Amino acid sequence: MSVVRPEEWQPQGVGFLEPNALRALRETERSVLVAASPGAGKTEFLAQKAAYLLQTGLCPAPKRILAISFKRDAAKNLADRVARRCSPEQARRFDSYTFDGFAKNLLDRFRAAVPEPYRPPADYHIELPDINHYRYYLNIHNLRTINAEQFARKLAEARLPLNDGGSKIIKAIQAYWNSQYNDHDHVLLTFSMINRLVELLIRENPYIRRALHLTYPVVFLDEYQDTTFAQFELLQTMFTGSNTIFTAVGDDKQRIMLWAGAMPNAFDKFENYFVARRISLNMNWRSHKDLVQIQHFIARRLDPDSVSPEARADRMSDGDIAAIWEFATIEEESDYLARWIAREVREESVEPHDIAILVRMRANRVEDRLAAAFSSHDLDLRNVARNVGNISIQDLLGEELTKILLRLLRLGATPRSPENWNASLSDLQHLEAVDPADEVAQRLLHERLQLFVRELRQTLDGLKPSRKNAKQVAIKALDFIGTSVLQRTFPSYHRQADFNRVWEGFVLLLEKSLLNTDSWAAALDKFEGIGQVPLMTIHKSKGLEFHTVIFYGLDNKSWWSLRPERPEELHSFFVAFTRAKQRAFFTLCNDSGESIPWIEELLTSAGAKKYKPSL
DNA sequence: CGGGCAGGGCTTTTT
DNA sequence: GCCCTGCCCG
Repeated sequence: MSVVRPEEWQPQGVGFLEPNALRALRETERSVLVAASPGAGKTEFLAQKAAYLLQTGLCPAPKRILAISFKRDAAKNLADRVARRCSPEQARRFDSYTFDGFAKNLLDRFRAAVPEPYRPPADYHIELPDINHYRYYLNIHNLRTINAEQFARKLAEARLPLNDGGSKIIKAIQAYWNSQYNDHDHVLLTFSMINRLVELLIRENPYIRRALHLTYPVVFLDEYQDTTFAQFELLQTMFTGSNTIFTAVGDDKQRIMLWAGAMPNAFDKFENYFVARRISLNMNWRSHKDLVQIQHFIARRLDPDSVSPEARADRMSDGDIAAIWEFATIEEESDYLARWIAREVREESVEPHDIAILVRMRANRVEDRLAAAFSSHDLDLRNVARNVGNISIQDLLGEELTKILLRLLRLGATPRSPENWNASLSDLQHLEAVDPADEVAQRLLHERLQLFVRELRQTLDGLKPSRKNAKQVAIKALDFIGTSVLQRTFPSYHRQADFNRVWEGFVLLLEKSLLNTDSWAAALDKFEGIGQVPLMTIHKSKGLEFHTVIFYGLDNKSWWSLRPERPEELHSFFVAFTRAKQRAFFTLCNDSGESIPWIEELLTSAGAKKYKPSL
């Protein structure tokens, strides 16, 4: 394997990294805290730094890089980018996990070393935390005086082992742990409990700690501003006393998970604890100059010291780029939005899926309000939080099962698709664990796929693209791959219930996509949201970008929590605004509530106009 | 049975 | 800060 000298290394696959990004990338002696505004390319920076460390031998084999993200799609996205920039041997030494995924992995590997009485059985079950669960528990155990949220918070933060003489709440938490372990055949753990178990495990085991130190001289932390206390403590327990160098990226101005336990002072804590160098990225690759100027005006309200980013994207049109649209009634508002978007799609050739409707909350309600007006203008609205069966559309699209089956169906529905062909072939290689060097086995896979695709094309040609034929087609694709093969390959499908949840969602969304559709190819586009206007909450939009953002409902009811003394709410306003590449509009409707004078003042003094629009 | 009232949810990731 | 649910009581 050829190794590049650090001073000769060049960014991979992108023309240019800003000077500060290069500085943060080449800083390998000290931990770095990279503060980056929206659109600065945080994920790309981490991918480049990984490539730098792996390709120059600064992180030499067999040592590895550990990257920790919050969301599964973020972890996957980062891993994909590294894989595109490095050789397979190098990319294999990049471990991209979610926080919870990494903790669970450690628990499963070293479960036997967890001190008693906290050692869970191998077949423990994972339970997703739900406040009602704790409320119910406290209720039936006559602990009604304990607040369920406080209980959940303490359960997630209290260090194990719990001391006997603790407060009432600590006693209740100890009792909760005991009750989970009572029936050893059915132990339920939440991810926050797994975090505490792993923290105990690592703290009590110098050998595991040492193994971590030797394996991971480099650790990346993505979206660092939303790190919780328990997660930070786990990192401390794992790496205190090591020479591991941390690179954290994040943006204080985008911290929107405070209410879910994010540390308010995460940046200072990192800087102090890891004696880190703080470097900020100053370019914005997403939005054009005029929009960045408005964003910066809002950013200064969040942090008076924030530096104006340098816009690197081009402005595409001369029209308004930021405005508040006023309406008298909901009907007027819905009708205008539908007509305006239809016109943009028709005359300005903006793709429907590049115009997002963002809301503060209750996306389902907004969907119901807008659906009629949109369909009368031939527009499809896609509420990504809408469930198909027991899974949301957004989650379903990120599932391996979905990606694998969708690619096969695409091959059947379109005449030629080399991209899907290659992807399907590599799916098969992965699923069947075929050695890439084994040419005979490769040939066989190739032939199997060819045969199946030919057969599928015949089936689809002879089958009406209608709702009632959806399941038959989906089953055909699933049978080709094999349920048991999928379940064997992906741990998240081991349990039948988990597999069924995804599979049933897949069939339901395919059925839905076949309503009023004239071809199988069009249905698959619909399935993926191509040609549909996405609708989502601000939280779901984090990390995404769109040509045009329409924020629906800048009224005091949707934003009941937006008050000058609650800065994190202004953060979510900032997140919404900065999703836009070209334009950001806000709707305000008399039927929905009243205007918020100070936020309007902020927008208008930043340069946004306010008017009653008409077409 | 319905009015009055108190209290909680609203925004959420994770195998 | 509103809206909904659930509970109490007339």
